[in-house]
Amino acid sequence: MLASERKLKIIELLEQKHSVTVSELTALFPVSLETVRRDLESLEKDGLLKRVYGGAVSVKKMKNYERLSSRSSENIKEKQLLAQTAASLIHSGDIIMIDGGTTAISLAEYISGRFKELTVITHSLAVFRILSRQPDYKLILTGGQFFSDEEAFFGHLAVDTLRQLHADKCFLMPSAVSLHMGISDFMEEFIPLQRQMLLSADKVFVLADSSKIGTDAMMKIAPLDPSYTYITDAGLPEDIRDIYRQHGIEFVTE
Amino acid sequence: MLASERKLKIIELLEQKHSVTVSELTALFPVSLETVRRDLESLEKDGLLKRVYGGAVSVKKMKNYERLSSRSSENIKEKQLLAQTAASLIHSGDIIMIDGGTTAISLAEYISGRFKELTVITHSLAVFRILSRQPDYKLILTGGQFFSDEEAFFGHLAVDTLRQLHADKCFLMPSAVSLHMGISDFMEEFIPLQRQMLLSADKVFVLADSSKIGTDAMMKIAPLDPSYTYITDAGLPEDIRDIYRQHGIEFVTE
DNA sequence: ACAAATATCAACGAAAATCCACAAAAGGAC
DNA sequence: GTCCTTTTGTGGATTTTCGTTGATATTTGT
Repeated sequence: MLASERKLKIIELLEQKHSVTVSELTALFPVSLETVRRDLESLEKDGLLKRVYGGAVSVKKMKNYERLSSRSSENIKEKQLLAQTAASLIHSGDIIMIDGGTTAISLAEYISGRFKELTVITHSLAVFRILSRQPDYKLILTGGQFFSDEEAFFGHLAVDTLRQLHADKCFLMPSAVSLHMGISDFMEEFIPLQRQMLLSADKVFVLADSSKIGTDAMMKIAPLDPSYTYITDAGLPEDIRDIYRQHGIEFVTE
Repeated sequence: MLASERKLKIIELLEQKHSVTVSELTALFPVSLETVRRDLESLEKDGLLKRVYGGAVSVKKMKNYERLSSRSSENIKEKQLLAQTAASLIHSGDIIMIDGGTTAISLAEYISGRFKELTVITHSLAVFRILSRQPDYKLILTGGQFFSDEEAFFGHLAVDTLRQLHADKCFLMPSAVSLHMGISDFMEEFIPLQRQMLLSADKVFVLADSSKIGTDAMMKIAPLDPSYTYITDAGLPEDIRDIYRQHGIEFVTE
């Protein structure tokens, strides 16, 4: 049996089962444990799987895991609803900017394929990757220095790129929204970027699920601006909405 | 038994089994191991199969594999040698710029993991992806508009980003190099980028396999500059090297 | 927190496959 | 027949793969 034949088989197996063990593979092929490990090592170098103790898992599975384990694994449902509401404000042919983070990923996934034509500007590699499957979308990645934990670009290079661009709409996904601190975030790396997004777009949409409303993060992005559109989910009580309403801030929920 | 008859049979076999071994084929035909290898070699040159250690696999299977791993297999030998030579000119801690294209992918693959510390600037998403597996490398993607066929970014946004950067070394992979036209390329989208690379780096390395030397492409990038370092493979005849040498251009081969 | 069980890693050597240069054989043209 | 070209086989050096071993690291059960 050829070495490459083995590797091909391993990939096929992973597509079905999402994970394999070394011992399982040694039973399947007439080779030693070390050889299987070397196969997995080479496949990992090609980015076709992720090695774990005792075997390997498919990259897709791993990406999922990382996303879930990182933070706010819960409200996938809410995020999808948020995304749906936000997407209803987009029209085919729009030029839009999308922020980074897990909410942004939900939005990108929801958008993908639902519009015929779209120009999307983003600093999130994850968002970019999702939308790059749509050949008719025009994609602009800001570039800059890469922050691998967040799968996004940052730094003055990214900001400068945004500064040269203009969008019809921008979708901001901050960590927190409150009356005292306004719109804020925990990731200082992205603050300048997010501020520039606000300047480079005609219309601003702020997406924040109800758990983020009334909380503060470390870094202030901008004050609450009544001209922005704030999108949240049904979890936000009516009395709280009223308080914001008195300050001219209206939350949209669908 | 005719040679072409053998080859036909090999292709038929591959359509059924997706992979064959050399020993299997020598048992099937009354010829030596070397002859079978030569058959496989010629079939590979025609793009009808992919040779692997111990035998060969069908292109279809292999294409699938490569699609997932984003690694090109054309002229892998030559390109790897080029990459090796180029990599010997890099030191840990360097700031380098890498062009796009398949030669760039080979270089990225070769570099990956061979240096402890590195800052890499590129407009190629493929190069970026390969090197992003190294957590200690600092990566800067130019960003800009995405050209999905080439998996690379282009446009004035990308050029502007490069303009703001500086590298110790840049590695240019043009389509053609000649005395009349200098360094040229077929992809007009990337010409401004490549020109900016030349300006933003202290030291310029031009990588071109010997088949590109003496040919012209559509778009001129820059004239041949004796201060650049030109890297090619052993396929470049000595008398041609002499002609270039008379113009102050020295080719490096390892 | 410890120890046993299990998995990984690194290094070496053997076996197998490949490559290379050259010789032998086979076929074609004259 | 000779001469020439192309194809094939051979032997030896080189490279690649793979299993073994012993040391190290990780997980698991108590």
